[in-house]
Amino acid sequence: MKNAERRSQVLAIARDVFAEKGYHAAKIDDIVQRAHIARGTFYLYFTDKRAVFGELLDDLFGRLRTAIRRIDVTAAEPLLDQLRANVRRVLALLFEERALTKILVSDAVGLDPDFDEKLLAFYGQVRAVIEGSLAEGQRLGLVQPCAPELVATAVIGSVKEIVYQTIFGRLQASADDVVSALFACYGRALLR
Amino acid sequence: MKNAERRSQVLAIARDVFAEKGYHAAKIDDIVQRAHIARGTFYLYFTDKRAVFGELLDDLFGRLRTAIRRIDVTAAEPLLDQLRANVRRVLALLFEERALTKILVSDAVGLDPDFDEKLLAFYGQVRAVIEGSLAEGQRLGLVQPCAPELVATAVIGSVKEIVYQTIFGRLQASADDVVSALFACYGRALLR
Amino acid sequence: MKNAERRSQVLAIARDVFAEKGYHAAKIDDIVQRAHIARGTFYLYFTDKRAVFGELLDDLFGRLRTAIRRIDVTAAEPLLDQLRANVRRVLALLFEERALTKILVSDAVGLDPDFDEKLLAFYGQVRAVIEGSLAEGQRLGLVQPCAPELVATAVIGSVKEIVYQTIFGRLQASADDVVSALFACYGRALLR
Amino acid sequence: MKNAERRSQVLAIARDVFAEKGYHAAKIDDIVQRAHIARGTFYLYFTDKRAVFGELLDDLFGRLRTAIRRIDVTAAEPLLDQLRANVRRVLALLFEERALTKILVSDAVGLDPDFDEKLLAFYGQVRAVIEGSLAEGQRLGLVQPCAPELVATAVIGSVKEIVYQTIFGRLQASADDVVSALFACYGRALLR
DNA sequence: TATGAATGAGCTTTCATTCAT
DNA sequence: AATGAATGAAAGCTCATTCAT
Repeated sequence: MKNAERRSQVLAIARDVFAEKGYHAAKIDDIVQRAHIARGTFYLYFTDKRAVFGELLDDLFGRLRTAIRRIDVTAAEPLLDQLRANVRRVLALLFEERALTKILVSDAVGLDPDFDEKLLAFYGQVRAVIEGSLAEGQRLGLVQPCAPELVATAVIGSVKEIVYQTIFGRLQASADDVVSALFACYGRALLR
Repeated sequence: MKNAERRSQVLAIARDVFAEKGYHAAKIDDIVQRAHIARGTFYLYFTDKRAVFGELLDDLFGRLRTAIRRIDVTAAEPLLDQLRANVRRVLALLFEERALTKILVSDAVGLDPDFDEKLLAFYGQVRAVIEGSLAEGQRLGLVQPCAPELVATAVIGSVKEIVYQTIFGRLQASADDVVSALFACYGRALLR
Repeated sequence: MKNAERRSQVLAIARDVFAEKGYHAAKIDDIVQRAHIARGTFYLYFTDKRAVFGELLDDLFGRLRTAIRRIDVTAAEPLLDQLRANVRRVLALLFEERALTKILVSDAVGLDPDFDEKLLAFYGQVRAVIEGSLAEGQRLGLVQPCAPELVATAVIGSVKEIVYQTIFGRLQASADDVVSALFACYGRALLR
Repeated sequence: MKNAERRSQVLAIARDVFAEKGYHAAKIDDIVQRAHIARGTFYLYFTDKRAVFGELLDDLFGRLRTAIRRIDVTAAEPLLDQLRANVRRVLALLFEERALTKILVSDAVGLDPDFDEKLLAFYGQVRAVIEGSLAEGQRLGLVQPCAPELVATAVIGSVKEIVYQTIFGRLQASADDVVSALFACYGRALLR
């Protein structure tokens, strides 16, 4: 097995272990045992435990960033469809990557100041995108007057909570259900 | 210092230490040093670290439960005002109890299965109240058709995220701002 | 309740607690709780935990010393009857004082060098008495030639082991059974 | 140093430390310092302190079981010689393994219910062997009528006490002295 | 590149004892 | 005489990380 392959194998196993046990309860031993490698080998691929976790998080952040596209008012595609597609892509990714999502909404929270910062930075970026879209919409007269930073935060929180409750089995909802519900709330309220 | 006094002193200090450092980084030593008591004294009042944390959480949960009142359709007070008062009480409590709120939205998440369960149970109760209100409203023709469990979850998520961002200084908003924004979204969208 | 009364009440409770849990597992708390006194009160009557244990042991040693009487060859009572009476008194005492006996044969062993010394000193005294009787008997031509120190030790060990096994429920035997068995062995073997 | 080697090195050192200080006074630190290993290394080879002790005890039990052989009435070797050989093997083992013997007769007693059980189980097995031999001897008319369970217990106690007193320096006796003395008592008394 | 034995700082918890009231 | 809150030394154990092979 070549280097990169082994690396991503360990990464995938670490992801599952973190998701199952949580960051602190997950031991390096759990990971290396499941990966059938020696303890020392782990440190050939990663500098330390935090680094693996950070990498997993960054990976998800990257893919989420790709999924979230700024609304293009000049594009042919109707704005609402663009929005819907955005939410669908995000939810599809999160529902598909259960382990990573669990890590994101549960383990990474309050882990330590650096990770808190990482999370806040990511959510800040997402918020900026949503705020930008809202501001653009208001400029074009498509969106009702509102406090964009609060609405954007509320939207993020809604998605997070729905995903969180779904991940922990307290909510059964398909991506489409969620899209519909979110549009029932925010669409109706915000669009003119 | 008498028993109950010392107990709540330690509790308050533990709360601050947890809020500042996070559950795992907070050491019993940090707590006792700041309280100017011996390490053993801590264990006189609490069985262990988890127990203090659990108590702090339960305390906040209790106060939040008190703050959240089921909408009474038979009351003289207009329903919207009842809603607004609910949200205001919750936000006032959370904004006032910064340390506890930090613990709630950050440290308690993903701490361990028991605390996860505790959180989920609490949010489940709150969701039940909101769902109940929505269902009641729909029965009375006051609320648009919608998926109550998703909308209720979205509302909780919105509040959580706004509080979270505020606590971490990424958002500046008064309780009133938040109430307005939430009503702008959910009020407009849900009420007929 | 007057001083001495309270003292012996605590002593009796300590004895039971030691017997039930063993020296190390027995906590001062167990004793004071059962005695319905405060922790500090315990230290008004005893200097420390070891002291209570030592006192219990000394008490039993004292009573055993009283029970064991040197064989008096000048007395009217037949020597064999004197012997039998000795063993019976010892066994009666031990079987009656189960808790103290448990402490003696189990908890006190290997507790620490001081207690080891205490035990060895006591057994040494008993051995001296038995050795003395054997030597006397040999002088009078009543006892077969034998190694008195080994035989005396063997006798002590026999009694200890029978008592030990009885205390722990592995042996059911009355004092009389034991007396008979011991005489079957040692009597037959040693007496001319 | 390879795995098994290191393990038995630590085991031997633990044995000596237990024998010198007694189980409770023996600290993990004492063991690792003497072994020139880090504290964590100890836990690489043993789950905890109790486990090492248990292993030492089991080791001695195993060797004692090997030393004690059931009397074979059909064998060419005279029964008395078989008996003598048994006692000699046991004593030789115990006198040779001073540290382990000290642990057996002193530290393991009253350590905790599990170890008490272990001891009682072992002595129970030994007693069963002796009782069996006595019963067999009675059937063949070689042994006087007696209470086998009491006599067997007495024999065990005799050996234990002699060994105990020897280990603690209160008795000077070679294995042969002991064999002679025991046969002087039990042989003369029991054999026809 | 891979191993896994070794490390040791660092943590929580216990409990006999003290002492101000 | 009695209390019980406070003490703090002391110990067992964990586990991320290192490094000689």
